[in-house]
Formats: sequence, structure tokens, C-alpha cells
Amino acid sequence: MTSAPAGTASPRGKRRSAVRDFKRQAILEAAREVFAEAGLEGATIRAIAKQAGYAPGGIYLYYDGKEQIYAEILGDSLARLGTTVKDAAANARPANRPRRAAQAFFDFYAAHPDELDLGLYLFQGARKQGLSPALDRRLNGRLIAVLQTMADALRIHGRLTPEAANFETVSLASHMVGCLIMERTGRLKVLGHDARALVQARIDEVLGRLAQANG
Amino acid sequence: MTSAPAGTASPRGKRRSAVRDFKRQAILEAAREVFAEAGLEGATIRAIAKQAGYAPGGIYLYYDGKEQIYAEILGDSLARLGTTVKDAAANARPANRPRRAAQAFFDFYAAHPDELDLGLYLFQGARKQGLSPALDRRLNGRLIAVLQTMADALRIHGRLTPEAANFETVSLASHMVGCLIMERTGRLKVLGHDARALVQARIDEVLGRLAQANG
Amino acid sequence: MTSAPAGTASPRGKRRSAVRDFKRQAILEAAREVFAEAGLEGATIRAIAKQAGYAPGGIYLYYDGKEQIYAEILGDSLARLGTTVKDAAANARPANRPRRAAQAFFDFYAAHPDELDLGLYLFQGARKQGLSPALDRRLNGRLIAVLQTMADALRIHGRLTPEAANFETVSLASHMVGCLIMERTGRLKVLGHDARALVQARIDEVLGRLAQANG
Amino acid sequence: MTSAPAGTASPRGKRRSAVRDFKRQAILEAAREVFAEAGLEGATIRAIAKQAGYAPGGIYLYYDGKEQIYAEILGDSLARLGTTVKDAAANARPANRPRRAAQAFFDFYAAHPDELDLGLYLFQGARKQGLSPALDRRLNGRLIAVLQTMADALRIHGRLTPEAANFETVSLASHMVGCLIMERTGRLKVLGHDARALVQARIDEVLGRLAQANG
DNA sequence: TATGAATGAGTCTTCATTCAT
DNA sequence: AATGAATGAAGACTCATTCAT
Repeated sequence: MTSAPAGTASPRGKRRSAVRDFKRQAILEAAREVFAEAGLEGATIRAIAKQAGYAPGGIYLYYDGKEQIYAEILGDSLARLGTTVKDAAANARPANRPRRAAQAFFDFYAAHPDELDLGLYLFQGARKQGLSPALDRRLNGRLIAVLQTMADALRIHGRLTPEAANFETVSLASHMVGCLIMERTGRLKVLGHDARALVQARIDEVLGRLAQANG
Repeated sequence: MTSAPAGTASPRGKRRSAVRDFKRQAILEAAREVFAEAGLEGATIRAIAKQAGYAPGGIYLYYDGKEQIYAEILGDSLARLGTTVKDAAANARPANRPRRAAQAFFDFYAAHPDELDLGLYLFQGARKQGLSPALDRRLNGRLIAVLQTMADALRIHGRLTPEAANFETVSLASHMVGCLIMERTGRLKVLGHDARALVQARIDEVLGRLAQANG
Repeated sequence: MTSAPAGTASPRGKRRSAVRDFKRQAILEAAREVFAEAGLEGATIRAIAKQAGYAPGGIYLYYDGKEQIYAEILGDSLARLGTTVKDAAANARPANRPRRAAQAFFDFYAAHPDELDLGLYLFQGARKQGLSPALDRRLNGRLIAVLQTMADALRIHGRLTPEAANFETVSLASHMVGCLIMERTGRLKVLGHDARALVQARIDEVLGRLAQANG
Repeated sequence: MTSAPAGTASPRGKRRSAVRDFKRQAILEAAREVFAEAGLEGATIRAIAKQAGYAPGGIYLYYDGKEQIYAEILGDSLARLGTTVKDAAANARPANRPRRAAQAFFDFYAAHPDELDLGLYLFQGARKQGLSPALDRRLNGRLIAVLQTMADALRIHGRLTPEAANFETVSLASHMVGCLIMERTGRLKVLGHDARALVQARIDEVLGRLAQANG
């Protein structure tokens, strides 16, 4: 009931819906702040409500529960990631697009590590409830879109087949995710390395390989 | 108190200690099963106890608490990983060692994805309490040892400086971790890829690059 | 958070705060009843909650924990004791003040023996955690105030130095506490005596001695 | 079953009983040590067993449970107190007996404050189970005997009626108990006094009064 | 729409006691 | 006689969620 961002037809409904969406966003923002400060574990409904200026019960007028908030944040996060990557690519000279796009991806999660946590948490195979299939599809769509942007840049620049560009992109993204996680869990530091350098080198390597292949 | 795998001298003591160790292992195994089935969140002391055939209090005869169980599983896991990787390298012809070692690493976590989760969970920077420094050091040591094995193989085969071999290894491991996580969270499937292929390609690529560099 | 009897400004807030205070008092009262019935050991959060008509978790809306409830009861108790003793002294002719004050002290604990228990329990040197220093100071302050009232009466009536009055008062109070405890534990009865008579005699004795000293 | 120090008739039984009593005493001694170190709260069966060189279950071969151990310690304590007081009186010149006896009483508990705690704990009105009537009678008997010793000394020295001597003694004992408890809970220190001085003064006062009454 | 008091199941952990060995 | 592994009820406390207002 509460959960669908449901579009209503009547003008009255529209206005109400707009207000509602605004408040939903405000709660989401509050939740993000709590996440950033207290991590996934510390993000209680109480804390989120307080940060949003609500009493605990108030949250449930806008969201069905905690997991739904998580999911929505993740959706938002992916949307912003998509925008960020797309902008980075668009604002770069064609020759630089693959690098800029990839770096935008990395920078995004380097700046918002908790949003990466959130993704891992929610997507985790063995979740209590799992996401609703509809939501899962939506989130997947966003992720695919992000990678598509990166893959397109790579494809054009590297004169690759769509499949090859795709493969290369997914591999690159996985590498970045791996590096970010290893860094976040403190393992990279112990090993004497840092994510940015590893990723940088990897991008150079891929681009170098493509350049070489294209003469 | 409870935790030390204390060696006793008398035969009677030895037998007792052996039984004890066996039961400790059984509990560990039960915990692993719970992890695999219910995830880290579902792995409550109650659930572990039940799975192990104990009443809740029984666990505390063998472990000081939940986190200790986690840590012990992780320690075990890293030890087994180390053995696996080392064996893989040792049993391969020198030329194949880097590949075999890397693949052993990947195969290990592909077969035990929850142990990867556990590592990420425990190492997590933002943990409530964090591991005891001593334990943390031990676990780090094991991780470093594993990567050292891989790095050594790479260094010898690729005629690299220790630093370069190290860097390459950490990057490779991060890539594998990233791929595994992306697969575990279901994202890789959605994107039409699978971890094994991605990792395979990455290994080929690295080895190819080194071969080329060495003429 | 939970603990502060925080004064709010708005009428709405005032009413809310009043309700809150009322409920806090009700819980306190319930706790006192449980103490009286089941003793300190039996005074579990569960039992208190039940007596107060709450589910276990409900208590934590009003108190931060068990010890805080104890402390608040004790604080209350000492405050009431202070008032009682002061009133008794104030309402008596000067010549009778020392006796009336002392008797008020005795009567108070004779009527509320569990509050004496509580004091002994909480103040106990060998407590797990001990009270917070701030709280301890507050409670001590109240106790000192009570005895000061008694000492003042004694000093004036008996023309004593403050030190002497103090000493006499502490000795008297200790005697009363000893008698009360011996009675509460059933020992006095076995010995064929009762606290009231013992205390009465002691007061007579002290006052007699002072009268004699003053001619 | 286990609990009665039951005297058996046969020589075989006698020897067995002697061994048994010895072991019971050893456990008691261990329990006393644990009490002294860890207080009433910290005195778990496990800790007592360990201190006595037994496994937890072993204790139950000699005692029916924790409370019984407590009770027996208390009984022992009272017996030793009795001996101590009696000896003190016996070894003093008649004129000094009341003082020496009283001081022996005080010193005993000043040296073993946990045994005073134990008495209060066990005798406490609202105990879970209460002591068995038989045990209660035995303990009471010992307490009475102790006070009787003190009362006798006072009666003879002060030429009092038995009733008066009794009254005075119980009052004195109560005062000492009160002072000791106030000291143990830290209140006396806060008030700037100490138990020994208070008790000393009280003894002087009583003896002075009696001397005066007897010309 | 919003409150916030209340719930109650669930968390980890402790410990007296039992019982097969 | 003694062990010590195991129980299981109990403890304090947390927190997502509900519902009367």
C-alpha cells in the first residue's frame, strides 16, 4: 500500500503525491546520513526517524519497513551512479571517455562506501526476505544501465564488439568492487596497497591493451 | 580459558583434549552450516547450538562467545586456503604455478562463498567491537601468507621484482574477490557473465602480458 | 536520555512531561512493591514490568536500566527521609527536637525496611559496577543532609560542638540501622528484644547524658 | 540425604564419616576464600569447586546446594565467633571482661566483613527458600550463645539483672553491627567517621554508666 | 498526517544443577 | 567418589513494528 510511488490521476491526487514524494525523499536522505555516520548496523528506524524529524511511527506512513528504505536508497544510489558515469563520459573527449567513465564509477563508491555495503547487503543471496522481484528488476536495470554506459564508451573507443566491450566492462567493474571492498575491510592497507592505485593501473592496462590491438 | 586448544600431557588428558577438539570442530562445522543456510545474520548462538545438537548454554563450554566462533571459522578458512594454494603451486610445473595458485584461490572461495562473506564481515572496519588486535594480526598474517605464495610464483615465473609481483597479485586477488562477490549477490548473472570466465580471462591476460614482457 | 526528568516549555510538552513523570513514578512504585515482596534478588526487570503492567521492554522507555531504577528509588527514599526528619524537628518544641528527629528516622525505616536494604545494597562497596560517581555524590549528599538535621538539633539542645554533635548523631544512626537490620533478619526476635525498645532506650540514654552534662 | 552430618554407628561408618567431614570442611574453607575474594555475588559453585580442587559436580556429593554451603559457613562463622568471644572473656581479668568480649565481637567482624554479609543475606526476611527450620534453630542457638557470653560478663561486672545485662548486650551488639555495615557500605567514611572509634566510644560509655551506677 | 507509548520476540550470556561415565 | 559435559531457565537489554490518540 504505502510502498508504491503510485502515480495518481486527479490534480488533487497529484499534489498530494508530490508532497508525499518529497517527504519520502527527505526520509531517504535522513537514512543516508544515518548510514554514513553509523553504518548499516547502527541504522535503526528510531535513528532514521529522529534524523528525519519524525517519531518512529511516522516512518511507516511512507515506507513499509526498514528493508524497503534500504532498497530505495540503493535504487537512488544506482540512479545517481548512472548519472555520474554518464555525465563523466559525456563531458570527456571521446578518446578519454572510457577512462573517465570508469573513474567516475570508482570515485563514486570511493566517496560513498556505505552505498556499496548496502548493495552487498541487500543483494546478498541469503537474505531474510529478499527483495520483491519487481524491485529487484528495477535495481538490476539501473545497474545494467550504468555498465552499459561504460561499455559503450569502451566499445567505441576500442573498436570492440558489443560482447567484448561488455565483458571487459564487467571485469573492470568487478575489479573496482573488489578493490573497494578489500580497502574498506582494511585488507588492502595491511597488504601495503591502496584501491586507487590498483584501479588506476588496471585501467591503464586495459586501455593500453586495446590501443595496442588497434595498432 | 575456554578458548585455548590447550595441549595436556597425560594420556587421559590427551584423550580428553582430543574429544574436546573434536567437539569444538563439530560446533564450528555446525556454525558453518548455519552460515551457509541462514547467512551471517541468521547465525545466532541459538541456531548454531541447535544445529550442533546443543542447548544454548552448551556452546559456551567450547567458545567464549559468538565472535570467537566467527573468528575461528575465519582463521580455519584462511589456513585451509593457504594450504590449498600452496599445494596447488607445489604440485604444478614451475611454468604453471602462477595460474594454478590463482585458480586454487578462486576455486576455494567459489566452493565456500560464505567464508568470503565471513571474512568481509569480520574484517569490516565499522565493526561494533572489532577483533582483538592479536587475533587480527593472526588473521592478517594468514592472508598475507596466502598472497605471498601467489606472489612468489608470479615473481619467479614472470621475472618480476618482489614489489611488482606483489602488486600484480593483490590486484588479481581483488579482482577475484570482486567477481566472487558480484556473482554471490546475483549481479553477474544478471549481467550475463560468470565469475569463472572473468577470472580465467584475467589470469590469461596477466600471464600473457608477462610472457610478452619477457620476450 | 531516557532518564532526565527534562522540563519542557510548551503546554503540550508540559502535559506530556507530566504524564511521563507520573508513569515513571508508577514504575518506581511497582518496583518498590516488588522489592517489598520478592526482595532485591527477586526484583528483576521482568517482575517490575509485570507489576507495573508493562511488557519487559516497556520499562526501558522510562529508565535506562535496572540499576537506575534502584538508584532512583533510593534517591527518592532519602529525599523523603530528609523531609520527614526535618518536619519532625520543625514541628517539635526545641527541647524535643533531637528525640523527634531521631524517632522520625527510626520510624521511617521501620515502616520501609526494604528501602534500608536497597541503600545497603547499592552502597555496597563490592558492587559489580558501582553507581556513577555523580549519582553517588547526590545520594551521599542527601544522607549527609538527613544526619545534619539530626545533628543540628542535638547540637543546639545539648550545647555541643558541631563535631561532638556529629559524632553522637552518626553513632545513634548506626545504632538504629543495626537494630533495624537485626530485627529485619529476625535475630532480634530470637533474642527476645525489639528494635523500637532498644532505640528508645538509647535515645533516652543519650539525652540523659547530655542533660546531666549541662547541669 | 547428603546434607546431614549424620553420625553413623559402625566403625567403618565412623571412619567414612570422618573422611567425609574433613572433605566437607575443605570445601567450606574454599568457599570462604572465594567469598573473601569475590564477594557473595562472585561466589559461584564453579569458583568454589575450583578453589576446593573439585569439578562442579563434586560439590553436590557433600552439599545439597549453594545455599546449604552458605548456611554452613554461617554456622561455622558463628561457632568461631563464639569461641573467640569466650576466649577473650576468659583470658581477661574480670574487670576487663565486658570490654574484651565486646571488642572481640567487633574485631571478628571487622576482620571478616563478608561473614557479616553472609549473615544478613541468609537471614534476610524475604529469601527465596529460607533456611530449614532446624538449621535456623541451630544458627540462632549459636548467636544466642555468643551474646550470652557477653551478657554474662556484663552482668557480673555491672551487677545487673540478667534481663538488664541482656538488653544492654543486644543493644551493644546491634550498635556494632550497624557501625560495621555503615562502614562496609562506605557511608561512614563519607560522614567522616570510622566504626572502631564509634564502637570504642560506645563501650566506654556503657561501662562508664555502669560504673557510675555502682558507685 | 503524525505521534510515541507499548509490545514482544529475539539477542547474548550466566550458572546452579543433573547425570552418564 | 568424582568428573565435567550438558542442560535450560533466567537474566538484562534491543528494536522493528503496531495502534490508539
